[in-house]
Amino acid sequence: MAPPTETLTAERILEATEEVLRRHGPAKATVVDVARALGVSHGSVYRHFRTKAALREAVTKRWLDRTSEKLAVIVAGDGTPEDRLRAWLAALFEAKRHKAGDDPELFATYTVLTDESGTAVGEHLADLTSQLTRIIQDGVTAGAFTAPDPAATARAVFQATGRFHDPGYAREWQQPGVEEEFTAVVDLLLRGLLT
Amino acid sequence: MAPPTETLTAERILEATEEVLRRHGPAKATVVDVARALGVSHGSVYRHFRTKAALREAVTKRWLDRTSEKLAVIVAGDGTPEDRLRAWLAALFEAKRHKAGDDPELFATYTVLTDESGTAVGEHLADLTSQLTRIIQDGVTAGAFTAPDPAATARAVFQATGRFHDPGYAREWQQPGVEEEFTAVVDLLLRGLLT
DNA sequence: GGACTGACAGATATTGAAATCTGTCAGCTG
DNA sequence: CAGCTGACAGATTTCAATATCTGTCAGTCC
Repeated sequence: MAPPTETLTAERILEATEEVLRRHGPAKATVVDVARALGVSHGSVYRHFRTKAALREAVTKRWLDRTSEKLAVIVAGDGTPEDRLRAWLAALFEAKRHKAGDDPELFATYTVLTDESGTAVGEHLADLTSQLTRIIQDGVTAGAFTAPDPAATARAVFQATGRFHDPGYAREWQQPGVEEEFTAVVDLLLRGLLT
Repeated sequence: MAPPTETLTAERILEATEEVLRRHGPAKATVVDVARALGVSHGSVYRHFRTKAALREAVTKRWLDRTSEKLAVIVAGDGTPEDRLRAWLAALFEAKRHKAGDDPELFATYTVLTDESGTAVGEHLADLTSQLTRIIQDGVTAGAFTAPDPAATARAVFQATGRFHDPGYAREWQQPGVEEEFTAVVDLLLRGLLT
């Protein structure tokens, strides 16, 4: 299928794995399938990834990092802390909701992957709350927010909005009225945050 | 096993079903098992419940209603709205956490039941948010809370605290630091609610 | 000699036949 | 005759055999 003459890199294997996962789903995607898609033997794949689990986790990490990077742009933006906080939460919700609604099967695939991923998800969540902490810290410094412990507050905000980013709730993101519910929660949290 | 001479009532069937579920788990609990525990034929069970699903849902409803009733006592209590809101949320969290930690298998069983239950869970959630609405409405009337739409605010509070009552998060309720996280979220929400 | 292959052992998944379960109902029983 | 039984058909689950996959490694090929 793919040009078998290029050198085999971790990157090419990850791309092929994404494609195989997209086609076959998480239950039926095998290392043999990935190798076949690349025109190599499956032994070669094991030269770059110690186990199938490690390969899947690397794919997961790439996928999660793409979201982190988009959100980092908002953190570094130049609006007021309130604006950036609202924009950040809305962007996170919108990104997830779009993925879940646009291609439910692929989203389900990645939900399975994140569930089995040991550390990748934990690191991703730590990364996101650290971004949130930055925004809240900025707000405190500017005198717009009250938060004795910005990191703890960031965790609280992240957890309180869980219903709008946790994949477990994906089914409800398509129902009418979610927008309003999201706004209600964010408004309530911001009222608690603003001085 | 059970006295086969008493008259067969829906209530006795529900008790036997709970016991069978506790013993065998949700996957292996059959209507035949329930009938055997009662010393009757399985046809008799179908005289009181149209289907196995209806029987399971009735058991689920009973279980959920027990929680609702405990919380209703707090709603009707005589503390300040803030105290009652804090107590209500803490009681909900504590009840769930206790059940999940005390007998994880039974909790897993009921998690499966609630997942398959069509309307019982929806009604339970509606009941809980209606209790919350009552407390918040009281707070608004007393001038302690600001909430243009108490019902919408109740939903927001309920959803924002989902991590501390949604069974999907049960695993994390046992980890150290959850208490603090719960307090952080509730404090933030109350700051947003108080005038 | 560094990258790759392919045969292999043990682990995991698939399959289809046999067993069990659900829901019905004609008939028994007290 | 109201409540219960147990045999039954179709649906679902179990189980064991069969097939496939994972991870290794001695050997091949530039």
